Amino acid sequence: MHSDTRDLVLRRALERHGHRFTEQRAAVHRFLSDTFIHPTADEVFLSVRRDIPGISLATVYKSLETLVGCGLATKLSFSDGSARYDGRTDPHHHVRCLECGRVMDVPGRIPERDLQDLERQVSDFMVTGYRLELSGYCAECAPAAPTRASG
Amino acid sequence: MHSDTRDLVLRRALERHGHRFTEQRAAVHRFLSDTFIHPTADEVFLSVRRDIPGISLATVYKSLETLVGCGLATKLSFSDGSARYDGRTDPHHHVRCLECGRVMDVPGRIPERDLQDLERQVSDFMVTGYRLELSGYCAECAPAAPTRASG
DNA sequence: GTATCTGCAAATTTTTTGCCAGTAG
DNA sequence: CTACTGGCAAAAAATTTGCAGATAC
Repeated sequence: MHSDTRDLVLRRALERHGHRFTEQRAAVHRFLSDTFIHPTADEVFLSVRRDIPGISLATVYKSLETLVGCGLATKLSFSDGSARYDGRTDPHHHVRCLECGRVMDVPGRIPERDLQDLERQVSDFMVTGYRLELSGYCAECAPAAPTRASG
Repeated sequence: MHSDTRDLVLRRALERHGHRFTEQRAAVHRFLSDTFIHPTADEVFLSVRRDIPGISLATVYKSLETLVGCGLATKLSFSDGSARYDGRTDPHHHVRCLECGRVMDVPGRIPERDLQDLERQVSDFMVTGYRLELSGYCAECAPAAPTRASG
């Protein structure tokens, strides 16, 4: 996707939510939709700072929050306690390496029917979303990993 | 389960991991296995303090960490960023209320077969565990909830 | 022109750590 | 006895906030 097109998408989403289009938000948005590393706020800051040297960490936090509010990003809290951001907002799963912390997308999804089965089990609860996180060891860390771990 | 029995379980787990049995760890362990509220570290502290008035928050953090290390508790990081502890260590799912933050267990589980399907999709990854979190609105908050939310 | 936004620094919140006395084994 | 612990307070890490000048529209 061309950068101008994405900026237009961002502009529209921002306007729809009563926010203004700014260079900082655009840079954060562009970085998030370019990367697959599911960065922490600090990682976003360090990268975006290459485009906008004067940007502050606080602004990155605010921009990320704005993007999440506009539905252009997702905030993910992983089992290791790390908060990370994802430029994808479609329902998809993640897998996290217990050794190096890397997070990747899982191509497939669990069948809708299984979710409906679960929803039925919590009938007194109105289920509106879900999140599935696999954990284990990535190709690079697997050799050093214990034969069998749980978590 | 009688409290003495649980203390014995704790004692054995601690010894197996080279740790000592202490009043503080026992109180944290007892509270965790008694409750269903999936408390934060601070909530554990506030409750355990009723049994051991002199206990400190730092000790609660240390005890929780020890219990997790011994496999007697699980640390859960939820999508709202809150870190919570669960006395259950068997694989099970959670549902969290977007309004009040309450977390409950889900009785059922997704079929093992579906997980295996997912594992196959990340063939370069050794999957050792997973975590599924439903979100929505609990019975008390549902009336005030938006007609349809996403997250 | 004006309400919103940024950058900065300070404030909060959450979690971790160092140290010494206390205690389990 | 002696190493492991707990309590305290301080530190560190993560995130949020107040404010004044800058900027989108």
